[in-house]
Amino acid sequence: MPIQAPKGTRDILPEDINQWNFVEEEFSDICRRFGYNEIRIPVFEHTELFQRGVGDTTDIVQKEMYTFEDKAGRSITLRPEGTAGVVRSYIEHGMSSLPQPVKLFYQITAYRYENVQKGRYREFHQFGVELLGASDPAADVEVISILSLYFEKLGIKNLKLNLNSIGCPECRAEYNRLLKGFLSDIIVDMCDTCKTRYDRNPMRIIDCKEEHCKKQLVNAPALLDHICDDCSKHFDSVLQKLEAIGIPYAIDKNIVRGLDYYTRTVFEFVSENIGTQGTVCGGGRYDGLVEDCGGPPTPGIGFALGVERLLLEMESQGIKIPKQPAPDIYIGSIGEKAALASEKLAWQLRRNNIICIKDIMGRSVKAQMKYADKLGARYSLILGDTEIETNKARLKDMVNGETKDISLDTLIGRLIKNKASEWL
RNA sequence: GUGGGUAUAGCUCAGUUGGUUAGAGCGCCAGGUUGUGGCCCUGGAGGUCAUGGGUUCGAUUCCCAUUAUUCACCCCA
Repeated sequence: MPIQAPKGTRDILPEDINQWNFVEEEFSDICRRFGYNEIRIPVFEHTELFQRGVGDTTDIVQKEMYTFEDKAGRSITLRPEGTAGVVRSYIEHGMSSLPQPVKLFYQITAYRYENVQKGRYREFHQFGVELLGASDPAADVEVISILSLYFEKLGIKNLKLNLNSIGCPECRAEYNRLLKGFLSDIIVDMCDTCKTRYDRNPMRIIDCKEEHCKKQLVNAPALLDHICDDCSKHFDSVLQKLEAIGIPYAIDKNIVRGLDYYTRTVFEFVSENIGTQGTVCGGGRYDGLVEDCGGPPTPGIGFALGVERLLLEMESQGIKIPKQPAPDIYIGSIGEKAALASEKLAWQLRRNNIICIKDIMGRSVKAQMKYADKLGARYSLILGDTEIETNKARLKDMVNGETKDISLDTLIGRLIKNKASEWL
């Protein structure tokens, strides 16, 4: 059997590339409008970065990383997400001494060893933003509003914004004590994962999907009801500012996020029509992450958007994406002399930004015309002995079939000076 | 890691109640008078019917395994 692309990876073919170019360019555009600059980070990092940054107790680190030893025995991991790498770069390049805040965006692939399903692949694409050095609620709102504007520009409707606050380490410690108190009697009756979480990260028990566990948790205290005053004020301010600019949201007390670094505000944009993996975008604040990774205490907030899911959503909403431009002109030729002339002509046109396709197969005129038609060329022109002798060629409009004889001396000037729609 | 569906040409799919040359449409290539596309007509290329075993006189068809794919669980983008 011929070699296939590895499980969970996909080719993005020329026929689809315009969709990708379109959403990429639009994203860069919006980010720059908010003052964010692009950063590019390595595909692989030291495994330790993700263990520390993403968190040892997370599913990502425990079972989903592509980890291998390089030839010098270093443990290397393909990035399962972008934030850890960006934060590493921020620290490594001393960005804390840049004017604050530091605003970054990126467009990356990420890798997770998971079983594939709709909207989930082993190699997938993320657009992300990281805003470092700003702790004010206005920062949270800025990051969310980037997404809001982006979706608006793409014409995506009805993505639901869900918000929660999971507090700071202090109020979370307080809450974990409270939760463990609540759970102490019933934990014996819950699933194995929950039992492990009871000691390592009790908060995530709230997120358990086991029916049996869920029933026991109905009356469990919600974190949002027990965050400290500062966190509470922060969250209220975020909500107030969102309302001020008219971004609708819903509070979802169950959003916990699967990554350990989140603090305070967490959010996601969810779709209901792209399968069960409906989270198009997830993000939140991570005020302790930079310090945990060995940098100065620095607040941060960001998000990652799943591009495959974004495209699924756009498709399900029937959003049209501009096609890549068709060739302006096809230049055919018959015979050696004409082939030489067509070489020169095509070269001149291409140097002047005209999309020009020429014959390089030496085929019959009929075959060349068919080809020009399939390419969707706006005009065609065939060179042969007659054209060389008379110094004239017939320019043909491929849309309506009209033709006009044009002197070869004036042809190039005519095509360069005028818009393609005015060539005839 | 777990469970279900699927696997026939580049694509979308027929088909064989197990019988020897496996089909269509689209696409691709070439022709339909000498140098002009789109419609139409003709011809051609392209498949060890996912792979490996088993049952059988005989398997693409039945059985098993493997792999891939797809959907779902867990979890996440």
